[in-house]
Amino acid sequence: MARQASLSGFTELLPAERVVELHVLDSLRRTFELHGFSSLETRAVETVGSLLQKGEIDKEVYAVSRLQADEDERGGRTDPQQLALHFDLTVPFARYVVENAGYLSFPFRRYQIQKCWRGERPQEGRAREFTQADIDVVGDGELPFVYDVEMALIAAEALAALPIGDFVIRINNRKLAEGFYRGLGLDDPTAVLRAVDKLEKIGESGVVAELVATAGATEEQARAALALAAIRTPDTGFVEQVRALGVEHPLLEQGLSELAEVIGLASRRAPGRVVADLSIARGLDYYTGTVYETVMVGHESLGSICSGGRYDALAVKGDRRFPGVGLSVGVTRLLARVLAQKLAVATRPVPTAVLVSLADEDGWAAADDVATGLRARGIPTEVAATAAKFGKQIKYADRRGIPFVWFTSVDDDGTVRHEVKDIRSGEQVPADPETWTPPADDLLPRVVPGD
RNA sequence: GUGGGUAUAGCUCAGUUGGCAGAGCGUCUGGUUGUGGUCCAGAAGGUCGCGGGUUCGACCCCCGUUACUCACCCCA
Repeated sequence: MARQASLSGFTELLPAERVVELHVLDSLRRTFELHGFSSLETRAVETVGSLLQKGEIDKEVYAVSRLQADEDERGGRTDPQQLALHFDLTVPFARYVVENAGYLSFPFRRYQIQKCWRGERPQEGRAREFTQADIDVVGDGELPFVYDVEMALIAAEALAALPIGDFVIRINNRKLAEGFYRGLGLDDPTAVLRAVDKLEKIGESGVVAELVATAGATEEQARAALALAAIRTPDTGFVEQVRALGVEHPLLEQGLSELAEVIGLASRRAPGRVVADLSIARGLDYYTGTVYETVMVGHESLGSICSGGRYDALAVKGDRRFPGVGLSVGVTRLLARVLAQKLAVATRPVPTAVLVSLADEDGWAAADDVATGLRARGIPTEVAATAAKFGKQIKYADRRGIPFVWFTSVDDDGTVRHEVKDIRSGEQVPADPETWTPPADDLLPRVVPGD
């Protein structure tokens, strides 16, 4: 039998790892629902036409077609009706909002946790099939700016509940950056941002060279752009620092005041978690204001684990506009690091808390009665399949991390005696199947800090 | 898409100019006639990624191919 090779970028976890993943997903869901977000799921496929805005062919998108589809049904890569797997959740959500606008109440708050697919070369933290956990608030025509603040706070709260250690949400504002560049006389903010974004990788001189080459900047303009990107403050101190650079533009002023509001309010609620970082260039495509990016402290090379921002017109229906602000948590990415470095581990890979042992082959029904009594009180229990030697039954439990083994025996006078053994300590005590309960810590698998 | 590395037991890996396919860990059995973990003894487990070539003979050398992996690009 030929071994089925693993597929690069399509990760499959072991049971103990899945416990950690479920913990992350449950935790995110809890936080999102605490903040009043409705759950939503959209289909896995969209048409290429709705996925790719400008009709350009994106090689990262996986196309979907029936194996037996004939040539013309299969369409071409240029056919906008061709089906494809979504590569994020924002675009499908925008389509959903437009389609269901009549049934939704705005501002509409939703969270969405689903798989996404991109055909990129995989690396740690970058898979071809991955899970994103998105939250967005979408308005009809208008969306109050305070949601930009709320997003940062929800992100801080959601991430703080995950076993990922310390993190920092870096926030910038695209109006600020674009206004600054225009005030400098640079007319291609996108190219400038793209170059500045590489600062950590290629260094200052590299960025200057790229700005001169691709953004039509003079060396002086490039230096000024770098000076802006160097600004990083945990409070609203960045405003003075930007003003000190002496550039003026209406868009810059608007960006400064927006970012100051986000940072001011967010740093009060979540001190140390947010920072104004004017080098953040995330979201070039559709973000128009606030942009967020989040790194795990000590794991900066992993990249952002939670990104998003404000968009003014992602969804448009006739002359109705649906502006929004949202965030994506990269569940697969952060989980990759958590699992690889054992930042958190499961206490056991199976739900089972108790294995009811079997003394003889006729005893299964009676053992199952014990198990049923335990399960009725919420205690995950399984029954041994054979009356193997007790040593083997204990070993079975030990290998799976099942903490307790239940023994039932019948005395000469017919008295039935129940005992439960904690196989970690070896302690074995009399127990009543109707009332015995394991310690709270042992009831279900838990996720605890690793080494 | 571009460039490097790797591919041998379930896992981690050795394998001598080219001469019988190996170790540790894990698994199973027994020592141990009904309570595991230690210890001892034994066993099972292989298309040496795949295809071709050179050779008396290939895990080893050559060509091709596929997969995995790291980096670049880009992004969650």
